[in-house]
Amino acid sequence: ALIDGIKLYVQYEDDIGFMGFANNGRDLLDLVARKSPDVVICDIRMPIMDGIEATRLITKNYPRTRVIAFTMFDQDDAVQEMLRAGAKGYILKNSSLKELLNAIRRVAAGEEYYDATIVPNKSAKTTRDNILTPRQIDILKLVALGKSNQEIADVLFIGKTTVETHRKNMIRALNLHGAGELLRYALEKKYDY
Amino acid sequence: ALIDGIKLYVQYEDDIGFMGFANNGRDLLDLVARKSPDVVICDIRMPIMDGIEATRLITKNYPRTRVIAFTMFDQDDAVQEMLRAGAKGYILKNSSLKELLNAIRRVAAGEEYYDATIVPNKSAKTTRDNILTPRQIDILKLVALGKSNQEIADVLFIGKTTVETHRKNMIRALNLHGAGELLRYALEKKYDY
DNA sequence: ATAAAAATACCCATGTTTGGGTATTTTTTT
DNA sequence: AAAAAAATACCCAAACATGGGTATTTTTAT
Repeated sequence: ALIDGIKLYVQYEDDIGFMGFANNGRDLLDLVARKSPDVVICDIRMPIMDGIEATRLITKNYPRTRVIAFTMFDQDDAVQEMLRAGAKGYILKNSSLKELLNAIRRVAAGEEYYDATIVPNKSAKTTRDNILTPRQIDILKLVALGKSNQEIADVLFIGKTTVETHRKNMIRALNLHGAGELLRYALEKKYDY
Repeated sequence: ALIDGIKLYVQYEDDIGFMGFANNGRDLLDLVARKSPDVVICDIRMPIMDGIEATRLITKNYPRTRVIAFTMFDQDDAVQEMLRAGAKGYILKNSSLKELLNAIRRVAAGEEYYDATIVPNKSAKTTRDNILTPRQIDILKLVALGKSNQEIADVLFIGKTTVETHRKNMIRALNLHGAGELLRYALEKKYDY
């Protein structure tokens, strides 16, 4: 779905060729081995082998291939891991396709590219890190299990309305929209155990 | 959270020792390398390296260590992959702790153990496979992105009520409870892209 | 000790999801 | 061509979540 949009868009650019896509880290490594692309756009969250591990292996074994990290949310620690794993750029899924092209060209040219909406300065980054309180994280862990506010309240022996407040505050703090996005965020943030 | 319950429960059994736990596949492999446990209870869904890959590596490199697959949902294809990867048993997260002890003892003794609620015969298994229709899977993919019924309706150019119907039918067909569990199921089923 | 931050819990109106239906049209299979 | 399955869409009431508040208590930091 998302990849189709990227493929369509990228195909009209004659300096960029679409070489294929993979649904998981293992297939991605196979693809990189076969096609030796200049640039790989790599989702952080993938089945079989996640984007961080895949990026590590790609930059180690195929140094000519550069990796751009691609994710749903602006999650600082995962970004840091991707950069440590060797990613040369970072864009969000709600970045525009123009921005994507920009990122591909810059990174292909040996530069680095980071989504303008994030990492503008260090202070903003550190704020982003401890954006959730310990208690909110407790609740997020249960959100990650697919539990409702009432169920979470029962587990933690607090009122249902308290859980609602925490959930609301988290949604606001993270700039999300709806329960679904919060759950996805929780899972992407690895609160899922 | 879940692991604490298991640890507590298992500690009272004097033929079973708790040797530690890992939050991701990489740490799990380290742990297995250091402790050489008889049995590993391995979640299918894990960050860094998923349970299938971890199981493959464990059974390959540490043949004395036996793996029991552990997951939230009865998802036939993932189970098959775990068994192909070398798992010797399979239990659900809503299996009782008694059943867990049973599984550990059986598998430690060299037997195999499969949750009684599943895999009773092949016919039931194959039914479970194509339990969702193609259209339902279309919708589940969007559910996996955290989208609401209205948003899904907009993307697919169908009515909101139609999406609601599909969602309801899926929840019923899969024996789930609530939007959260459906989203978790979608992600665990790897509809997340 | 005092101020700030976090956790607790509720009010309200609005909107969404659930779970129980029914019903029509389209597609696929026999 | 007829039967079965899938997709479409709606009704209804109950439950749940959102987003806007406010307010009290508890914990942490200064």
